Amino acid sequence: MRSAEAIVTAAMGRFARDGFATPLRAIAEDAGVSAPLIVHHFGSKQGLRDAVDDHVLALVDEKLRRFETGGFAAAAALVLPLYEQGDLPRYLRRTLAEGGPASRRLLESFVTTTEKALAHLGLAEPRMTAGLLVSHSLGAILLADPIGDAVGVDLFSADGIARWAASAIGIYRGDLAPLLS
Amino acid sequence: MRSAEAIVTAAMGRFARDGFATPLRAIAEDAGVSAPLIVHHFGSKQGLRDAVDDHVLALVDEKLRRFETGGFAAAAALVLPLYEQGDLPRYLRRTLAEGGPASRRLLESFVTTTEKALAHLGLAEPRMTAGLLVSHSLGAILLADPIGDAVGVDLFSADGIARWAASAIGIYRGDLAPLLS
DNA sequence: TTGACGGTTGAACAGTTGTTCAATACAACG
DNA sequence: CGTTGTATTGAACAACTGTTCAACCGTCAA
Repeated sequence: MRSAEAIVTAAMGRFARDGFATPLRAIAEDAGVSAPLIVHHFGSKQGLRDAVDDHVLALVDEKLRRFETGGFAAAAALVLPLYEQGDLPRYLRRTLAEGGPASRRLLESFVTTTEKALAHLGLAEPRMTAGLLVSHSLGAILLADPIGDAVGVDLFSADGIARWAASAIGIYRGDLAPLLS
Repeated sequence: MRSAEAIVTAAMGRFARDGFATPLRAIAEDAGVSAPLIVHHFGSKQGLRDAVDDHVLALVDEKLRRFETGGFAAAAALVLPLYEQGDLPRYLRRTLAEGGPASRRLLESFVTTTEKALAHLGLAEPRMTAGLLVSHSLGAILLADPIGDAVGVDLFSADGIARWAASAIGIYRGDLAPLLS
């Protein structure tokens, strides 16, 4: 049964890096097994992908659970640890781009957790605001690389994170308010 | 030469809906031509994709040019017209998820345009702030469907857009500031 | 009319893909 | 020991893929 875990891990990495069109044989090689064994364990390639989705959702939920309480740091801290796992943000990016059911399960977790962190603010529409805030955080995950290029900063470096955070704080404090007619 | 345009249009739709792994034959059928003709015109499937990327970038640039000046409405108005084209936002979503060179060209346009709209605010880091704002806007494009599901609102309906905008204005005015330690 | 040429096609090819199948290794259990 | 079952594999298959090739069609110049 150990090989099943190795397969899921290898599949997550390959899907994240090369997309879901990655051949089963490549995943099998990474996991040190044969392609038919994957079908034997997961029924089909789609079955494997479902298993990887479950695994990723569990990973995210575990990380989210640490930030159910707490202040605004939740929104930032919610994003940063995701970067530490090399393959996780890339897999999320691909999942969200497809927009399938896994994408919906994922967002449900994020929005609900964020809504709890916003509960004591007395907002008019806490869930809508939570959705907006999640789209901000995940948008940063999805676009960190090309935006870093455009801005000319490595957003993964300490300096990049600090400046990114400073600008974010400015925005959430109202720096852009003069633009609102 | 008319068929080349039909091919690009069909390819954009297919790529947007089914991903870049869509077979050439499917695109050919949509365009009402044969698969070899696509290779004849664009050299290869990759050549076709490059042509579609160019086409999409031109579309986006044209839309962006209308909002180079103007206030905060730029950020909102920047997003909304993209929705009207059925395939465009989906194509952007797939492009951004891949993170290739097309993704970089795209973000460069967005960030530069947004930076101009922010110029007169006297921000400490206008380009970084512009990057952040772009990630907010595009994050909304990328995640509108699953977030709408999570929030329980159709973000494409008039009601959904109005409530989304109201929450966004609240955030940019500082509703979340109490959370900043 | 003849010739040339770009647009277009059906047929075919070689490579890749997910999946099936029969067979092997191997552990657990009686 | 034998046997039962699970994990695992190489070989093979049918379907699909991007691409090539020779041929056809139309137009337009000479």
